[in-house]
Amino acid sequence: MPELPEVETTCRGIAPHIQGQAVEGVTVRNSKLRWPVPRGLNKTLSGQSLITVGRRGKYLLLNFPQGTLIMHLGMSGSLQIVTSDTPVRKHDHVDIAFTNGNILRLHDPRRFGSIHWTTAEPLQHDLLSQLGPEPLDTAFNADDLWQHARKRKVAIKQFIMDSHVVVGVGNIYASESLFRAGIHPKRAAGKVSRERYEALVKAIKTVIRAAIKQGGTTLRDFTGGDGKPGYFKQKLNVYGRQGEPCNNCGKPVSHCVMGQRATYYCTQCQK
DNA sequence: CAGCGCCCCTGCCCGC
DNA sequence: TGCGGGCAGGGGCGCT
Repeated sequence: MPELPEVETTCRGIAPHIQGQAVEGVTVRNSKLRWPVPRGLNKTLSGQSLITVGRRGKYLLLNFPQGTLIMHLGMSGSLQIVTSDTPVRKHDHVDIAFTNGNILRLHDPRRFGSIHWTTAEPLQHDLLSQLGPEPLDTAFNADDLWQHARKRKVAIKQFIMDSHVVVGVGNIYASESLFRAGIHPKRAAGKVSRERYEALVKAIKTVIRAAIKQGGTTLRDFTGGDGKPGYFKQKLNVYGRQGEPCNNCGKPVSHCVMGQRATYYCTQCQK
């Protein structure tokens, strides 16, 4: 499910309900996520007060006095704030109960998500230390991206989806950003001009910013609602629109598979 | 070491 | 209505 905007929305949505609260207990119903849920999480977290909820890429960071709980939602994961009378559904794998009565509940049918506990500096964790810049940060800019891409033969689409290059550009936004920038997804990363990287960086920032803004509209009823992201409704130019007319030129939108991922583009508008 | 496939898993939709 | 196949918004790992 989550691309970065949804993780950001989740981060903002859960924080006010659990920040500053002490953990009462942890229930693990199924520890078999992508990696095993750390053993003894109940003992580790109980009594500790959650300081802040943060995010790095698509990893959520729950900062406690004695360490950090790192969570990834994978493809199908979601977090909800519930209470003790909320019925447990299938695939509700982990509950973190707080003393104010709120429960942070992880739901993940495909179990591609993961949970890690570290007592060290979280950004130095193996999974985080090699991550590229945040897309909305000034550190993500055309000059550095172009420099990074020099001599790289990998297709531009796979390049921008590589979390070592930039975090948070998932499959939908990769297609959408390339369309906006007029760049063909199969073009080699090293064969994209510096000028066109300007357009691409701008497009990525625009698309992600807009999606976060839309995700934000669902924040209000985050606790009561199902946490469904707003960006489903956002106007997608090419993603999932195979055969439909391009919004720019009218030519049917093309589709192919790159790196086992569906890819959508317009052969007229993207070169 | 860049560049590729593979795979973890369930749900859902489509065609027969 | 049942069943098999294909596909899904991620990303680490292992092989060449």
